[in-house]
Amino acid sequence: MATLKEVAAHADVSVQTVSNALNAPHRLRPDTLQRVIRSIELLNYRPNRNARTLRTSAVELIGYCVPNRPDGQVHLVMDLFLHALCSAAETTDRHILLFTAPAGLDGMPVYDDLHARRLVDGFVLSQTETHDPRHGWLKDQQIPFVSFGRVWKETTQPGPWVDVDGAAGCGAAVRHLHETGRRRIGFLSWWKTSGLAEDRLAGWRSTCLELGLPATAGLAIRCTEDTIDEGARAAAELLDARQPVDGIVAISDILALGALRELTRRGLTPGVEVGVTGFDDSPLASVVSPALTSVHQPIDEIATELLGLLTDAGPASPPSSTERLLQPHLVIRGSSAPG
Amino acid sequence: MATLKEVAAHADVSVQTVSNALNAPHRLRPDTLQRVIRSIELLNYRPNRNARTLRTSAVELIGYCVPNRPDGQVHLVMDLFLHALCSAAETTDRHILLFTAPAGLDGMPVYDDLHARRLVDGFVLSQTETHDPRHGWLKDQQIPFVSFGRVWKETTQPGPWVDVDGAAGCGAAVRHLHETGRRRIGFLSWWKTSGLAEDRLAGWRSTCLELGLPATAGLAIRCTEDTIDEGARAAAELLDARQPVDGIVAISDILALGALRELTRRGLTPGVEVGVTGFDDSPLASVVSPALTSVHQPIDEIATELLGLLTDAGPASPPSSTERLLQPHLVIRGSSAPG
DNA sequence: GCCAGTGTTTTTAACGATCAAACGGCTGGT
DNA sequence: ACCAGCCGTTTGATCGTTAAAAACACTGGC
Repeated sequence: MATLKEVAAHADVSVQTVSNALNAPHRLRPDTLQRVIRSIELLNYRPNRNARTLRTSAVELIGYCVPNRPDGQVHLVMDLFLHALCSAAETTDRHILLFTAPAGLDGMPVYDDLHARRLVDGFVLSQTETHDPRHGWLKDQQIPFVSFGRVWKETTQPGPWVDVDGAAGCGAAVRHLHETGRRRIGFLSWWKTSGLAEDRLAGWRSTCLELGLPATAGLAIRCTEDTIDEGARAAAELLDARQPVDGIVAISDILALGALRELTRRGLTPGVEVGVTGFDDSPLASVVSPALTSVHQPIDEIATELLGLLTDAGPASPPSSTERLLQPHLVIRGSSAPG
Repeated sequence: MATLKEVAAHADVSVQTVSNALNAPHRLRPDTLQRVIRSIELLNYRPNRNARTLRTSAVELIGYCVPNRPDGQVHLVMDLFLHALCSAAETTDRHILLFTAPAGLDGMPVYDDLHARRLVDGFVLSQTETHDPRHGWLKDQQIPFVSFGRVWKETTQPGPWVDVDGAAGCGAAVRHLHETGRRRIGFLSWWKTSGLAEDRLAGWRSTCLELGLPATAGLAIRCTEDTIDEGARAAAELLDARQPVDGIVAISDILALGALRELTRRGLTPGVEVGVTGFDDSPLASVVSPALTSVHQPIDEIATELLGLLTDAGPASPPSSTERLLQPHLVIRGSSAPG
């Protein structure tokens, strides 16, 4: 494996000149540059990243904690997200380092260790929860990070974040169902009151009210778990009501799939008698029949923004420039509008 | 951030002594060791991994290419696999570095580059295909790697591998359905003739023959894509045959879900009139109703074996010690046996 | 012919750790 | 009293790179 020294000897220049050829080519005389480049190619030289890191102390590695999937919670788009994150990192010659850690504050020593031992420059957090304690902790330790997801209910969020406007997403779903003639639209929500769930619920409610549609408490069902069965049960509840719904907006694709199953079981055709939408546009959405209309998160943009903020956001940056609320868009398929 | 030098000054010993305290504590006199350890803790010293790497040239990082999900292909267990891989790596203080690369030979320059620039020690390959060209290439370049999945159809496999006995998995599914009284068991396979598909198909066929059950070509349906619709269509074909099946072994959970849907549509109860099994034990299996009986791959063991082989397997290792065929086990749920 | 100014290249000195060899203190055999 | 051998510790060199400063070469003005 060739080193700078060997390239230098081959091109008959000093080591520093070869280094400059790579990092500041304008400093070299054109003919010297050519000669050095030829030697580099001839010897198939590649800079040793560790030596560079030692000197410059820029690791160019970003830590990402692989979520330990809690029972019943399915991350259907995680591989898409990771792919997007990697791609985005590679545009600036950085990479993603995976690690595992206990949830919440218990995991922070792991983050600290990775940073202190210089395995990573900083972190991308996901699975952000209401009152997530990790953000404040990292900020106190002055460890760079950026969060996918807001820390809900804090007055000021510690650190930069990128998030998707869930309210707007559900609003778009309601609007779409309204446009296709639905006049009574139910909402399938989650059991725990997370900021995420409240956000999406609020989007459903406000858009219904805005359009003059009912948005009573009875129209919003809290499912006890994120399963197809639970989605079916909740959908049944909405269909069996004195005034049955003709549209269902679900907070997740899994719950929406349950609603689809319940409709089919009753001999109803999703998209005809009742329109259904999901959230996340997971791979499952296009694999069922009729395919599921779903709110699509701009994953590539999320990844790009996350890594951009991680680079830019210093302690001095104004909060306004360290927050990005991205707009999702509705992918319309057969479950909401036939044809 | 404290360095060895600072710790040494604080403990009033030389730098090397502190290094020894960490890497070869038996060489120190107990009292010196205590003193050094106290200083290390007091200064909250953590060794700089990059400096260590530069000297020892052991990066302790393993590359894993995030699969670029081809359309229609769903990796439902990828997050579980990644978690297992990270955990296994961390037991020996290694980590997983993610990257993206084009499929097949086109991606090899990326592998080469990561290795040449010393970002990783070696690679874990997955998504192994029949005649996968990556293995031979890496072997030629003498880049360490280990493969999850055999290179089918090669006489000798280049490099170490870990795989799951798909034939045995499908055999177990057939045996289980036989034990619960099924006497005509169909198989839902994939369209392309991959080694993986052939392996599982062969397991179904041989076990059927062994048990005196029919295993004609008409009982094995090749689905044109891995979707719920296609699974339903294929299941319908098996159910509409002159001699309908009373058991269905599917090569994937997605296809099995399709079979479940088709049964329900016909007013049949999965697990009662017809038993159904899937493959992968993906999170979806326990989320549908009735829950899906499925072949579970020993993910943690796979990850541990992969990383073990990556460490051990040198060019001198005999092939016998660099191949691991692990046994899956059947997770029995309602879709095959009610109650 | 000297000097300032510009542009190119080399020299020196780290970055933070480990390895190999040398060193000094102590024990025990002769 | 001397030396061999062991143990714990220190010294010096090194991994491959980059930052900063010094050295060198050339140009043009006086």
